[in-house]
This record gives sequence, C-alpha cells and structure tokens, in this order.
Amino acid sequence: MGRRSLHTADELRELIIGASTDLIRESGLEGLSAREIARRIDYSPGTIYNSFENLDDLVLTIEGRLLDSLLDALAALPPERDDRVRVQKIASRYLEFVADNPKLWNLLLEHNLPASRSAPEWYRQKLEALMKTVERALLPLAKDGIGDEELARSARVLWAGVHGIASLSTANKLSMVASDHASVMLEDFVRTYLAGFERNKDAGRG
Amino acid sequence: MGRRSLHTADELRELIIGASTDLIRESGLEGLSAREIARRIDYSPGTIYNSFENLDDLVLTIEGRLLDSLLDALAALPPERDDRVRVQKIASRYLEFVADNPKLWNLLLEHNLPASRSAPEWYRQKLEALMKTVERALLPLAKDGIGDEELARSARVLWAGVHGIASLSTANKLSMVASDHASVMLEDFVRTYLAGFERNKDAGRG
DNA sequence: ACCTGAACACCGTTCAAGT
DNA sequence: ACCTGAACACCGTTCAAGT
Repeated sequence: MGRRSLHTADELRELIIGASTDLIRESGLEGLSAREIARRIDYSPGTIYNSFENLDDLVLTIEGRLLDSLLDALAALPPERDDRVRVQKIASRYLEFVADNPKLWNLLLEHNLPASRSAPEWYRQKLEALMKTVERALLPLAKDGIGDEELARSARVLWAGVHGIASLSTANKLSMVASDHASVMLEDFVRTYLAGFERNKDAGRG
Repeated sequence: MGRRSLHTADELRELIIGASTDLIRESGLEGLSAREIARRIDYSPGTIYNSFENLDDLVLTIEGRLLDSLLDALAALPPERDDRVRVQKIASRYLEFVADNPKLWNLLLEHNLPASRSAPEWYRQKLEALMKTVERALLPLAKDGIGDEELARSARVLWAGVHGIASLSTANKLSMVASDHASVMLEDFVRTYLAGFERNKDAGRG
C-alpha cells in the first residue's frame, strides 16, 4: 500500500529502537522479534529492514546507547576526595546501573554476533572509554612509575571482577549471589582488591 | 510407523544428549533445535519430548554434566604444599576448563530459564559443591576464627572475579580481554585478591 | 508401548508488486 | 520513494493416528 512518509526515516528508526527497548525490558533478548516490533509500531516486518540491516544491527545500536548512558552516569558522579572511595563509588554506580536495567544489560552478555562479524569500531571505543574511566580512578592508588600496560591490566582485572559480581547477581546466574547481598560483596571485593593493589606499591610480589 | 525399541529409553536419552552436545559445541545454544537433534539421531522431533519435558530440561541436563566434569577436574588436581599456589591452581584449572569448552560453558551464562522456573535442587547442589571447593582452599589463608559466613562470602567474591575474567575472555565479551592474556590477568587477579585477603588477617579494615 | 508426522503458532529475511 | 505482504526456510511443542 505504500503509506508514504508518515514518519521520517529518523523517526521510524527511533520508533523501532523504542519498541525494541521496551520488548527487551519486558522479556529480554528472547522477547525481541522483528515481527513483534512491526506489530507494535504498526508497520510491516519488511520495513524494519529499511532502517537496519538486520536484528543484530538493531541490537548493537541499543547496546551502544546503553553503554553511552552508563558512561554518562559515571561521568555525573560527584568528585571524591578519597581515592579509594572514588573507586568504590564507580563500582557501586555500575552495580546500580546494572540493577536498574537488568534485562537490557544482559544484552551485552547474551547477544553474540555471528562468528563472521566482530564488533564495530565505535562499539570498541565505548568499551575503551569505560576502561579509561577505571584506569583514571586507579592511577592515584598505584605505585609510582607504574607502566601504562600494568595500569591497563589492573583496571581490566578490577573491572572483570566487578563485572563478575554484577552479572552473577543480576542474571541470577550460577545462583550463588543473593542479589540483595550483591552490594556487600561488591564492596568487599573492591576493598580487598585495592588492599592487594596498594600492597604492591610498597613491596614486591608476595 | 512406530519403530519400536530400536534403542532403550536410556540409549535414546544418551543419543539426544550426545547430539545436542555436539550441536552446542559446533554453534552454541543458537545452533540447538529439537528438529536438528531429531535429524541427527534419525528420529522424529516428537520423540525428544518422550525423553525430556522440553528443550530447557535437556539443556539443564547438559549443564549438569558440565558442572560434574568441572568438579571432577578440580578434584583431580594434585595436592599442593603452598596454600596460595593451591588457589592459583584451582583458578587456572577453571580457566583451562572454560577455554577447552567455550561454547558449552557459555550455556551456563546464556541459558535462562523462563521466569516461572527456577533451577532444580540438584543444580544448586552442584554449584554449592563448587563453592565449597573454593572455601576449603581459602580457609588456610584466612585469619583465625573467620566466620562461616565471611569465608563463604570471600569465596563467592573470589569466584565471581575468576568467573568474570574467564567469561569475558572466552565469550570474547566486552572485547576487553585478549584471550591469550587471560591467564596472566587471572594470575594477577588471584595474587592481588589474596594479598588483600591476607592483609585482613593481620589488621582491621584499611 | 513407542514413534510418527501433521498441525498450530511462531521465527528472520527477502523482494516483487503496489501506491 | 516508501512500504507491504506473500514467500521461503526455519522454529518448539502437541497429539491423534499408526504399528
């Protein structure tokens, strides 16, 4: 029938992203389907493929926005005098963010690109920005003259740990973390890790 | 047509599990379908539903076997005089296991039961057994008179961290961990965490 | 008793045809 | 130019009917 320009290309794109985000919030990646999106925005399934190459691209776009809002949330954190507290705040803001958007966050873990594709450059850059945030927070606690590489590794290790706790608690995975205890565990983890990290400052390896 | 008893119920069950495991090894959870299993074992799709209630039950069974073999692998670890080295060995045996069975291991992360179901008791027990292994390894490094609860929490925190590194590296997720560096990061993580953990032995909180 | 295979209610994606 | 909707190749699951 060719209903023409009821929405601009941009509006249509946003409609699709909005409906998809709703669907994922409601029932996760499993709940997302091109046909269901089409039903909700009152277009035919085929239309979605004018705005996005396929569902993977749509999901990647949503993941990108999610990473942006996490970056914003971390950037909005008030300044902190105590460097250890600053790392703690970053970690708990992350946990809070994940807890506020559990299904949406799970996208980042559940969604696998086909083996033939790897994540686009802009996606990698957002992750890189995230790591830089952690590195900056960690730097004041590091021993003098720590190398870029060692700092980067420490930040990734710390982040992986934070991520492990957050993801196990939120996805209710390996059901080992009661989610109401996640914040306690996280604080415990960061404190313990930082204690070990700062110990490196004074002495060599234990 | 009712081809009768070509295989016993048990044999059929094993055929299904075997074909499913192959499929997952080849192409992950996405590659698994009742119809494809049926094709491979030369039965009709309906037959699978005589052996398993549905695909979730089948997947849960496979996850159980995977956890069993991890438990076996950890139990087979040779004794170790140094307590810190023992924890390191457990962690790296875990990483090795995950690296050897990446897609299969990903089941544990990707596969979500419907909200209406929670994991069966036997499943929780296997996870509990895993945690006990970590707790036992951690105990000699803890301060005297550490409480059961604190030990349990520390073990979970340590495990979550190990898990975070392993899962990010294997799933190639958040593409922040070059997988050839995973073992270095893991060693770094365990060393740093243990240093912090043991510091608690002597002093109060930092 | 065991197994089939059609049936139902779904998918993602493409593309000729319509306005 | 934009959108449709039928078409193709798939799903999970059920269950009457066959041997």
